[in-house]
Parts: sequence; structure tokens; C-alpha cells
Amino acid sequence: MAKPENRTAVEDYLKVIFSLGEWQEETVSNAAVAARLGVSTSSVSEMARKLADSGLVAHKRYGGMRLTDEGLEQALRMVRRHRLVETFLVRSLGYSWDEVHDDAEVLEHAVSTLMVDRMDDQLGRPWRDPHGDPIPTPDGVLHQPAAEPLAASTAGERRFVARIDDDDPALLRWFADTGIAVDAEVVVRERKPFGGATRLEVTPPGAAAGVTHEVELGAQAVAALLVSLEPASPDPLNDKGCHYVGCRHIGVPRVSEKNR
Amino acid sequence: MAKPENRTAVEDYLKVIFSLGEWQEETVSNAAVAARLGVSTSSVSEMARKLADSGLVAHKRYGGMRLTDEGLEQALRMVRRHRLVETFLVRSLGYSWDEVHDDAEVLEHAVSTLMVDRMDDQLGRPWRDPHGDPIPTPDGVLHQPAAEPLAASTAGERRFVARIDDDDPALLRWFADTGIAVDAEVVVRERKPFGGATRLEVTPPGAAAGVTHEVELGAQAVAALLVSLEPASPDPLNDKGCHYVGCRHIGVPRVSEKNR
DNA sequence: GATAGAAGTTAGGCATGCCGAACTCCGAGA
DNA sequence: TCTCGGAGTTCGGCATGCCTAACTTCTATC
Repeated sequence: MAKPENRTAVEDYLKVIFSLGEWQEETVSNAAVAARLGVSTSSVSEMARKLADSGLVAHKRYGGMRLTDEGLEQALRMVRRHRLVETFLVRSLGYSWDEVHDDAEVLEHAVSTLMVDRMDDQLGRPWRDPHGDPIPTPDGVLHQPAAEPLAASTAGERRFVARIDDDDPALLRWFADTGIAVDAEVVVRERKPFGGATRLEVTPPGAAAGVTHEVELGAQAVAALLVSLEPASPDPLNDKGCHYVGCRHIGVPRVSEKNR
Repeated sequence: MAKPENRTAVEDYLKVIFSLGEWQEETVSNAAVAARLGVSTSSVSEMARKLADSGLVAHKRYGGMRLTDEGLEQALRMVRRHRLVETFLVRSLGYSWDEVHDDAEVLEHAVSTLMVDRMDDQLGRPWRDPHGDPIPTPDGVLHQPAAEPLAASTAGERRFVARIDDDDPALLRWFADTGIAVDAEVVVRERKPFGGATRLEVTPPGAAAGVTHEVELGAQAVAALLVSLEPASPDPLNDKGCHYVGCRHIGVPRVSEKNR
């Protein structure tokens, strides 16, 4: 009988440490990890020591923690699994984009390497998931689009929705209703002061040119959107080897590159 | 963060207790469960008590154990998951029938009800898995074909392969090579004495009438085959409401039947 | 019917991963 | 520089599930 092989906890910790550090390069605090995983800080301390012992995180007592190269590699493997599973559930099993997260969270610990490969094949090697989050390559590199929070973008200038935070299913459903999706073209028309609403002109992806409408977004909705200056390149990759202009590469390639 | 929710162990025990009792109605012995799960008998004793406490098995001290109605219901749910997952891996992800078992063993604990339903939809509500094992219905009933071991069938008489034991991947690959598959038509031509080989005339499923060949099976191969007197009915069900003539129904339907 | 050996159970331990409570460190402000 | 409070750690405990070793019960045979 196959053993569940409770690597689950370690995998979850690595993933969380990675994602909390994904945007800012800083170290990650014990408290942040505890909050994200819904466990006590004492549990995090304990696990931090274990992870440090196995060389997956660098951790100074009373200081923050940071993934080592090996930890980063494993974390990216988990991120790849999670995002491929989400893509598979949506494209092959008819899930809507607000339904996938919880199931993917469980499945990512259960799918074999063979299954990951088969899903990847069947999906035609997707490079991002239904929420626009980039899928690490099989050799462990994350191509991270140069995207900024919608809140930071200049009113009147054209932006493209690159990633949408998938934390809140209700918000995702609302986005779907209002035509806000990955690759939608958006222009900020007006920002009401003191955390007020943002008026946005939206061109849904694939819509005929000029087919736009206006939507009013609250602060929570604005915070869930990351936008980029340039549209994403469709497959295949653009001449920089990426789907986005301006792309940060995270992770150490597992397979040495030929041309170097 | 989703918790792994270690129901895994309980689920495995229920499944094993069910499958050890599937063919003979007797109670299941501690030792048999231990051997199948690869754990010690003391672990089984412990778990037996816990399962008895939660009302999932009936267990007399120093005696065998047997699933209660509730335990049977849960076991059949797991069997359904396992067999649907296997069918999905083969039909939708291109696994070969000798590759699916281990992955299914892990996934059956991880797939949500939603995912089970979606797989079932996509597969067109299959009633058996790639090895011919019947898939319990969503309301918890197993339609078990009236099949007998190949070893028990009379020489010279026509039989139909109903189920193939999926324990040994190498054997499954060999069966595939020799045209032995679910629904193949077989006639025992000769049985050599003292556990010797069995000569079998095989008509692979879907082959033109008369396209047969002979295969010599060793004892292990013979033991892996269950055959029935009648061919299985294709979808939809035959007039008895089953895919097989002569069918034992196992399990208490969860949803009360309308016509009663 | 006595009894030996097989089958099953209990006891005591180990590992994981979680918790709350108590303690320690560190740095910001007095 | 001192100190106080928050962040981080350590400690003792709990639950699960597994193990080995010792013990109990059942049963088949004499």
C-alpha cells in the first residue's frame, strides 16, 4: 500500500516561505509564515530549525528565514505542481477559476512526476495558470513578468492585466462578470481620494478593438490586480526567450544550459 | 492552507477490509489486513479498536472483523474513487493499465467530491475500470459481476474475461502483448497436470470472429483472471439493470429508491 | 480434557506536527 | 544606557500511527 509520505508539511512551509518572499527580496518572518499557514509561531520555530537542519532554509536565531538554493528548487517544484494542477482542473475538468484553489492545494501533494508530465503534455506546456501566475519550467526556473500593482499605475495609461490574486473566490466571480481577466486591457480613468473607488476602462481579452466598458473597483479589487506595461506574448516565446517584456528569472536551472 | 486531513490511514484500512472480504463473506483476519497493508499486527489491533469505536467495523476480541453498513459505505466510496481515478488516468492522461495503480492509490485520498464528479462526467459514467473491476455507483452500490476464477472454468467452454488482477504490472504488460484483455473471449484448450501450464484460445475484444490465437499461461497468470459465462452488456444496462447477467449487489443505497 | 503453537492484544516507545505557556532576545524610545 | 514590549524560542504535552516485545486467548490435536 502506498504510504502518504507526509512530506506535506515541509512542502507547505517551503511554498509559503517562497511566496511570502516572491515579491520583496527580504527574509520572511516567523509570524508571517505562521499567519499564512494558520499555525502557531512555536510550530514555525520548530519547523524552521528542521528546515535549516536539512539545508532548505537559511535561518539565524531570532532573525528571518530565507530559502537556500535547494529549498528554492523544491519550492518552485511545488509551485509548478500547484499551478499546473489549477490549469488542468480548469481546462480539462471544467472547473471555474474560483473553484480550483482548494482542490489544487491538496492535489499538489499527491500528483506524481509522471502525472505532472502528462498534464503538462495534455495542456500543451502552459506557461501561466488561469489567474495569470507563471508556471515554473520543468528545470526549475520561474519567469516572473515585470508587473506592478494596479494601484501604482498612472491614470490614463494603458495597462494589461497580468496576474489576478486568487485568494477570494467571490472576487474572482465578480471579475469574471465584469470582463476583468488575464490579458484584459485596462486604463485607469479616475481615482477617488482617500481609498475611494477606482474607475477603470476595460477591454476584455479577445474583444474587438474599441469594445470597452467602465467598471468601478473598490480597494480590495484594485489590490488583487497586477498589471504590466506590455501585453504578454502568445506562444511561442518572444525574442527575449520570455512571454513578457521585462522578466525576472527566479531559480537555478537544474539542467545546465547548452549555449553558454 | 488546506490541511492534509489524515483520514488516509482509516481510509486504507476500510478499503483493505472491504477487498479482503469482497469475494468470501467471512470476517477478515487481523493478520490478513496486516499483510496487505504492510504493517504489524499490533497496528491492526489498535486500528481495529478505533474503527470499532467509531462504528465502522464490527470486531470481537480475538475474532475477525467485518465492516458495518457505515464502514461499507465509506469503503465503497473509496473503491469508487480509486477505480474512477484509474479509469481517468488511463483514458484521459494516457497512462497504460500497468502504470495506474500506485498513482491511483495516492490520488484516491486527495480528490474532492467535485473532482470525482467531474471525472465521472468526462468519462461518461464508466461502470468498470481498465482492469474490469466494477465501479460503485455514486449512491454506494457495487454491481459485482458473476465471475469465477479461470482455474474453475470447464475446458472447452467459452468464457469472457471479466476482471484482471492489477497487482503485478509486468503481468499486465504481458497480458496486453498476448491480447488478453477485459472482454476477450477465451476457451481453455488444455490443462497440464500438477500446476502446469494452461493452453488458452484467445479472441481479443473487438477482433473479427474467428481471429483467435493460442496462449500458454502459467499458474500466476491463470490466477489473475476472472471470467464470466456471459459477455458484459455494453452501455446502457441490460434488462436486469446490470451490465452482467447474474450480479451481486453490495452496499446499502444511500438515496432511498423511488419505486418501493 | 490438556496443551502447544498460532493468532491477537497490550504495553511501552519513537517520530511527526501541532499547541499554549514560559522564557529569551533585540531594538526602539526614554 | 536602560528598559520594556513584541517577536522568536523552548518546554512539556497531546494526538496519530507505527514498531517490538511480552502477554493473553483460542483452537487443533493428542
